[in-house]
Amino acid sequence: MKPNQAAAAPTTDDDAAPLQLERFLPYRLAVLTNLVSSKLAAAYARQFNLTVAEWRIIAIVGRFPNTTASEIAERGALDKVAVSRAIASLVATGRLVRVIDPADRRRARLAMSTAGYNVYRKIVPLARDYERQLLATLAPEDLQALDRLLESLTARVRQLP
Amino acid sequence: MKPNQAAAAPTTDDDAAPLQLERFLPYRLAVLTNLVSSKLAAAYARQFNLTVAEWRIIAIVGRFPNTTASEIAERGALDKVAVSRAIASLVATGRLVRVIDPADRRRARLAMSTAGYNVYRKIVPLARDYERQLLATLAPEDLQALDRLLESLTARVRQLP
DNA sequence: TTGATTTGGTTTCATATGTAACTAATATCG
DNA sequence: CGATATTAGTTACATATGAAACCAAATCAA
Repeated sequence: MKPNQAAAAPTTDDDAAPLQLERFLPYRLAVLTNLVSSKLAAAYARQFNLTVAEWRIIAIVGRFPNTTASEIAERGALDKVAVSRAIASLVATGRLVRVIDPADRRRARLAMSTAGYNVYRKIVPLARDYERQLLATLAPEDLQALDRLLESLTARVRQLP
Repeated sequence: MKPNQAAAAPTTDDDAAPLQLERFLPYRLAVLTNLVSSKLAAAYARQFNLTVAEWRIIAIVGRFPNTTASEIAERGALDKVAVSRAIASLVATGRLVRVIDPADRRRARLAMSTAGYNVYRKIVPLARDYERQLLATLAPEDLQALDRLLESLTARVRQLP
């Protein structure tokens, strides 16, 4: 590759030439995602004392009440240890209630406590608002394109080794 | 909010309704980025025994020889502790050479050793190839749109609180 | 100058995280 | 049934990470 629009090199996209990190998709994604989630995480933490994993769990239990830890892990793209710890913390701070499933006593069904639900009702609009601000400068076609690209790239990366 | 295209609700995008995590941009970005970088990181680790930070440093020093740790931190979007540790490891394994800058003896200039350069020459094509595979299913217009959206979102998030 | 401040980089310490081992309950197969 | 395998979730351990303290060199200010 040649540096953006510098002098034409004899080779097209020379594999041995320096890589421009700032043009490299995995890097760009990492930078964007870190900015987005660190800012959002700071807001969760500041206002509700929640980590990202805890927030995801709140969001999932809010939408799918009486779900289980393993379902949360799946839906939240979290590993089961993270889920287990975050649930423990949410239960300890009284925002989540665990009820062992009598039909299968290995499972525990999770539901929001009143306190948890109050957090949920405040944090969801906050999250939506943050997303809205993030997307505010994009035109409707851009939103659609973004949606499509994210789907497409995510599907694609899942196929890769 | 109402589930995608279900029955029309009287309110538009009710802020108190459940959030669909799988439609929430920060979440989607996190999932995509984690997949992308964990797969790539696995490849670095498997083949070259490099962490993501180390790989970024290699990429930066390859492109900007004789740079310093703080410049790397900036260019690589890494914090200075991470940079310090990764440099130490790369120096310890003989892939990077540190020379204290005589003009300012707090600084150290970093350059690739022969071994480091050999890694560099092998890993850059690997990285490019991974990116190529990732983007292989996108049409040229999509690539352009993706580029624009990433720039735009990254600029936008930097403005946010 | 020399004392105070800033800067480049490292170390410390406390916490977060992931892998693997583990426990308990259920499911499967002879 | 009863032995074995599987699944849900937790715990232990080793490593990664980040904030803050730290050190040394350079710069600033009197």
